[in-house]
Amino acid sequence: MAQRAALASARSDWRAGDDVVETAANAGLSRGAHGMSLKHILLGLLRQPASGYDLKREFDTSLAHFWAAELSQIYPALKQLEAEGLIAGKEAAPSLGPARVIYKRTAKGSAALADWLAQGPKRGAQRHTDLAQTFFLDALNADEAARFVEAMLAARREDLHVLQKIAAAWKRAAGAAFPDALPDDEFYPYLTLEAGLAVAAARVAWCERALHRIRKRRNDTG
Amino acid sequence: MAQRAALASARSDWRAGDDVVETAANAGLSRGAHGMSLKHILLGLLRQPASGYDLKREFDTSLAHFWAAELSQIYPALKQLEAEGLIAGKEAAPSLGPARVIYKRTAKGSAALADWLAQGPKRGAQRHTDLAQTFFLDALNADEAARFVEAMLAARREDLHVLQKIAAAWKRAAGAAFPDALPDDEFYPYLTLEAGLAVAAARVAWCERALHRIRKRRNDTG
DNA sequence: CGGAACATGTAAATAGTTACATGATTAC
DNA sequence: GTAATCATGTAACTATTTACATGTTCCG
Repeated sequence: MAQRAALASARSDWRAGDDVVETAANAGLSRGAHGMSLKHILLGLLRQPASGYDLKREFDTSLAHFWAAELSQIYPALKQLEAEGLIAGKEAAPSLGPARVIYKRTAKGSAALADWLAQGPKRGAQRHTDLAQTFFLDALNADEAARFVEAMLAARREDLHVLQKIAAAWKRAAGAAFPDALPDDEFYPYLTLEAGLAVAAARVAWCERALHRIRKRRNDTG
Repeated sequence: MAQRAALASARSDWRAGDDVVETAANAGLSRGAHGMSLKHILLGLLRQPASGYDLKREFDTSLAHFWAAELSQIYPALKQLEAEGLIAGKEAAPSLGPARVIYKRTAKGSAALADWLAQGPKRGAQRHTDLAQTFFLDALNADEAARFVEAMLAARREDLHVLQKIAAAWKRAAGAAFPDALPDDEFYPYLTLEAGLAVAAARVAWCERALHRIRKRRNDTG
């Protein structure tokens, strides 16, 4: 509705003011138990000024093990956050290259982020398609089922290797008292990487055990 | 569009014939890499005749650790599967109680299920809201962050306990050579429960480690 | 010049959740 | 009687993906 109008408006300075710090109780973006997560994540990421494109890169690298987002979802979400006064965008002077809109979090946005965290941990919806398929593997014969689990094992090993490489690079870059000496804004992201590592390793181990069971079964029966 | 018409039609016998077995290559429900999962899961569940309500109960018990679905999503999906000839519905004579529609899988539906499995394991979209929140915990002070992780640990322990109880009950019911002697249609579902158990345990252990790190940090700094 | 990466978006479709509407039966 | 459970659905909204549209700049 007002989107085209917003597009047409001048973007010469940090817009969407209202830098009023609110109490944690009702700082923007409510909706308690569900939804709204993407917008809160963008809010969190915008502690450093960034464009939609920059943020997409962050999703694909740092956040990939627990959340995914497409550009077509990110851009409208940024517009909405701006309309709500939680972030402010500024057209970057493109020395070379296409125009970029750089957003940063407002004080109101920081309050909304703190409010989200103060609500305690929220459960995310799990959609483990591969486990759903495993559930129905009796529809295949034993050989096909074993091949399915082999492919799943290979995929989970690949997941684990990717995370291990990221963790190794991080460790190399940080050196000595890693990760305990990291600054807060790197320490907590690193914790989530460890979570990804722990889960990925558990899933690899499970695939291996499942494969043994299936092979044993095949030998016992056939 | 044709939904109301379908509702109005007589439901006196197994409808939606077309019990033609197709080759695995193009058996109903295509759409390779993404989407369509819920319909395939319903197809898998319908190896035994069941109503939408029955299926919802299965999601909430057996499948809860890897997939969730609401009744408002299940009912339309069943209608679509029926329209595609992959399942067939029959009005159950309600001896006592409200009318129930019992669906069962057709041969075409079985082929579509086998086709889905033959495509190999698919990646499911992960939405770990709690890890996203953890990523931004530097927005809170050390005490608040520690309390957040304590709450997360409690929630993950609860997840683990729920799964452990289900596994224990299953083991009691099956007895001796558990789980290897289970029939296929229980063995593979049990494998997914083991996956849930492995991941839940890994997440509990990670929360504990994270909490130690945060406390150590608080002592070192404060 | 051509293709990859940069950069921002819209449109259309699919997937999923929450709220609403209805009515029977069972357990307290 | 009244609350919970059984049972089926619709409507509205929110969330997410895929496809499309456009133009630049960097590298070889």
